[in-house]
Amino acid sequence: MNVCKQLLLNKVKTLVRKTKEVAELTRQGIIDAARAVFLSRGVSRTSLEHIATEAKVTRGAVYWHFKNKTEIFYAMRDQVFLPLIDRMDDTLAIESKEDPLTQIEQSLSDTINALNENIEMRQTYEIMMIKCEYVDEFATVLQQIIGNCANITDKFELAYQRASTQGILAAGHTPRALALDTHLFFSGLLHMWVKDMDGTRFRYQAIDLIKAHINLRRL
Amino acid sequence: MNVCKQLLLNKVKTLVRKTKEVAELTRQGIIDAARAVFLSRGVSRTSLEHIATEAKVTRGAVYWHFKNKTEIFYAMRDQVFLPLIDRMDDTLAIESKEDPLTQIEQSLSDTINALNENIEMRQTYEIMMIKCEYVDEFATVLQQIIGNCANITDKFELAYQRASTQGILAAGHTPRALALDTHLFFSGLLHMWVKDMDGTRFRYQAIDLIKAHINLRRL
DNA sequence: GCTTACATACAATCTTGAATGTATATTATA
DNA sequence: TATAATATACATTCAAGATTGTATGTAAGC
Repeated sequence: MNVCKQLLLNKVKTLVRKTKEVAELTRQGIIDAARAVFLSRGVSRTSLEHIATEAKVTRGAVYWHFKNKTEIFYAMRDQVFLPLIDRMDDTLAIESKEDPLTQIEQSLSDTINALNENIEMRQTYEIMMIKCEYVDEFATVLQQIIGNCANITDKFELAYQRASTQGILAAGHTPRALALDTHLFFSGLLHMWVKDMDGTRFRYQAIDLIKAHINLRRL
Repeated sequence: MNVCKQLLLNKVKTLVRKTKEVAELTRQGIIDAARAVFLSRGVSRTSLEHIATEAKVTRGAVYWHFKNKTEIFYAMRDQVFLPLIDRMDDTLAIESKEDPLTQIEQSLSDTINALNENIEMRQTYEIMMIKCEYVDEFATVLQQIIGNCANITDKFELAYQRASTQGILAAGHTPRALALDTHLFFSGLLHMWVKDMDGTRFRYQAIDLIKAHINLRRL
């Protein structure tokens, strides 16, 4: 009797056709589940069954919302990266009341703070840096990342140019070289920040390292 | 007749018990094959059958020389990294005729040059950076890398201290902060160097970037 | 009545580890 | 020094499990 009721409930529960909003929740749940499983098992070793189980649905639901694992990966990435890129662009915008060097410093610190505050972002970064193999369908992802990096480096360069014009920059270095150096520094910092799981090496002093990096080129 | 002879030759060739040196060649061949397949398929998607085929042996041979894929990975890594670490240590040694800043610059440039000249090293770096997921058995690999990074950063710090003592260092920065900044810069450079497959963004100017980075802290 | 949002079932591959076979190299022994 | 014993260096075979895409079922929303 009890078992019967339970079975019925399950049947009702599972076979109830969802309304659009509920379906959207399911979709987001799948993305969240994917992030969790990617993180613990790595992207390659994660099967759609793993994701489905974690999301408490079946593979049927996953295949309904996404073509395959790659599309889930893309969705997960976009949710984190698209907003972040916008944010960096904003901070580095020409019209700002801060001096250019402070702008650069803030754009870097902002990203670190976002990583500190946003678990999903932190996990997504970790997945993309050390839990994903960039071959075949994922190879293009790398190219996109490289492209974004180039854009940001260009923004840095413009800011350094403005700093140079304003005379607040230490002499003897081209804005381009400084921008590249900053980009490489920050790229390294992000990698180390992510890999420094217990936070004893880089996470606790990331903001200070950024400040020191910028101060190195202040007049 | 021809076919018969060929078959016989193959049989003789394959069933001949190898002498130690030949076996060692087989082992090395498996490592080389693994590197090639890891590079094109990623570590996770590579099966031992893939490696065996590439090495022109059967999985039996692979299992004879290695316990599993992880051990092949370790062997491949050690062949490249152990010598490299030694080399960096040498360049940064206290007893050197170069000034400390030049020592740091050389240790960085040396590594880049090694990457330029050594295909296996380049490929191994690429595999470890973007074709490997650091989960489960591979998670420890990351910790080892972090450990090595910390050691090298310490060496940088000592060199910056010497530079400070010799009065060739720009003022206002602690050796520790400079060492961390250099480490992060170089970490980023290595990543970008590897990802810059066509060489148009970083590879062609890596040495210049290093020089600029060091010059930034020269008095 | 048609579509949505799933769940279930199925067939086809891959992949792995281990078991087994086999012929030669190496070594102990007489 | 010849030969018997054994370890080595593989190749081949097999069973078991994972994973994928697809096909089909199904009940509710619209």
